[in-house]
Amino acid sequence: MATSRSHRPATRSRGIPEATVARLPLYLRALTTLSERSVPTVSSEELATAAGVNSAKLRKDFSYLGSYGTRGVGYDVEYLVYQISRELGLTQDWPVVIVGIGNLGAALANYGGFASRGFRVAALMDADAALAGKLVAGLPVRHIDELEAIVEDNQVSIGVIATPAGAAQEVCDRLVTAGVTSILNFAPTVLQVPEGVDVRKVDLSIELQILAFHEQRKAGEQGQGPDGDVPAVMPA
Amino acid sequence: MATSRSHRPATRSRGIPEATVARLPLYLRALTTLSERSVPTVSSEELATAAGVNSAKLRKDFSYLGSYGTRGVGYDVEYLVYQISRELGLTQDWPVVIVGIGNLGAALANYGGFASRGFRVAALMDADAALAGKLVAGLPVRHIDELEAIVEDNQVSIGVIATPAGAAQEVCDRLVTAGVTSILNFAPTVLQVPEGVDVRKVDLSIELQILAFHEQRKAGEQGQGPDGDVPAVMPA
DNA sequence: ATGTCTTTGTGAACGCGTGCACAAAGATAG
DNA sequence: CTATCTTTGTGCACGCGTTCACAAAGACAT
Repeated sequence: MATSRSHRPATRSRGIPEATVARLPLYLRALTTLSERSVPTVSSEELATAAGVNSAKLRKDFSYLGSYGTRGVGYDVEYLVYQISRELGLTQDWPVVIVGIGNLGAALANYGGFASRGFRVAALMDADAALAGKLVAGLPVRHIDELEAIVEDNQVSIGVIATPAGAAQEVCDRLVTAGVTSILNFAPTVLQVPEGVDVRKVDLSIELQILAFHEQRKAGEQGQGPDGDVPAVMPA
Repeated sequence: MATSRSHRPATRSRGIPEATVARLPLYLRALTTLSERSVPTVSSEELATAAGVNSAKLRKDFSYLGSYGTRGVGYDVEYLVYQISRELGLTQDWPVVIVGIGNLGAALANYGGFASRGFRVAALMDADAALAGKLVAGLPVRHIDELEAIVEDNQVSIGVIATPAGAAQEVCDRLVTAGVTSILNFAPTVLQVPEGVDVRKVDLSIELQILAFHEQRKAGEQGQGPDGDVPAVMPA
């Protein structure tokens, strides 16, 4: 699909559905893999399978970005990688700070997926003074007191909180005050933030509990009376 | 959220909506906190605030469980803790195996939220023989070859994959074959599983990319020079 | 008992996301 | 140029989830 000039300048009415945005990274990953294998084009069917969604959904998702496919052929891999990257804002540099360098924080710092997508770890921070200066993933741990200066100096707009639950809200407040407007929270707490600040949370415990629910349901369904429900006792 | 069940009723007529199930752990956490403070009852308004949702949604969620509130008063904290725990299946013991004891696996093993909710780490496993026997979070790392035996001996039905992406599918296959029917996947890959197996994925990279999208949008909305900062045309 | 006040539980309306199914668009062959 | 074949892009219908708004239920005071 040689770049023809029939592409419109994206007349999208200012808004890609949230559900679509959440899937774009998935498509991007699948496309990157194809790109590395030098696959030139891919059909919606193939790409959908690789991304674990159905093809109609994928086509509709792409339709929000514009008409980037060629009927009878499919999508140009390289071109789509570029379009999605741009749409997600990955063509620019995003400095990130990670606060709380325990097991989890260290894991995040070492995670390769960071750098590969325009995310740059600007600093690792911890409240424990004993950690200061120690190298983690090649970066020195800085003391939390430097937070404000680091955020400002590096123009950090994304913060990752990997502290214990008790410290999360305070760290969050300081990040927001310093200028951070997007937060990825790994601490098991609900964070209060002012209007305009985005928070996404990753909560291991919640995921496990959801699995447990379905697991219980599966166990209860087989060989169970028409009543269906599992136990049902009442405490005092 | 990532419940990967494609074609199916998804929610039972007798069942609880998936969206509600995903919020129950949130309520449970807030209720547990109240319980520790010996608060006897709580209104939907208060609890909703603590859990970060709106009160109408909370009441509707609880209505799927039954009528556990008292009009004019609110909900009995202890009773609700019990009901939600039971509904989620947390009143029973869930043995869990963690595969891949790198930075992330170790972080998960050390995570306290595990044990506190009926989840018991039955074993830590890694493909690296050099790790075998090493203590992590008080448990010895076992070699991956023991996977099948461990799953069977401990009646494990939930597996956590914290391996590199390349190893995830193979580990997943082995877990499923051995009898695991719920998987929590931290590896950045789409896992293929047979019907009846639930997979939930936690993907740091995806969360960051979603934040970047919104961050970009925020940056583009304000100021916005005559040149229209954000989007763009294609690279001719 | 009666009235007032608080808070739940839910019917109904609405909006978003999903999946079907097909027409339109382009490639390709004759 | 015409016919055929492939695959996109999308109109439409449907179902899930959210929110509103209020009647019903109970607590509490008099």
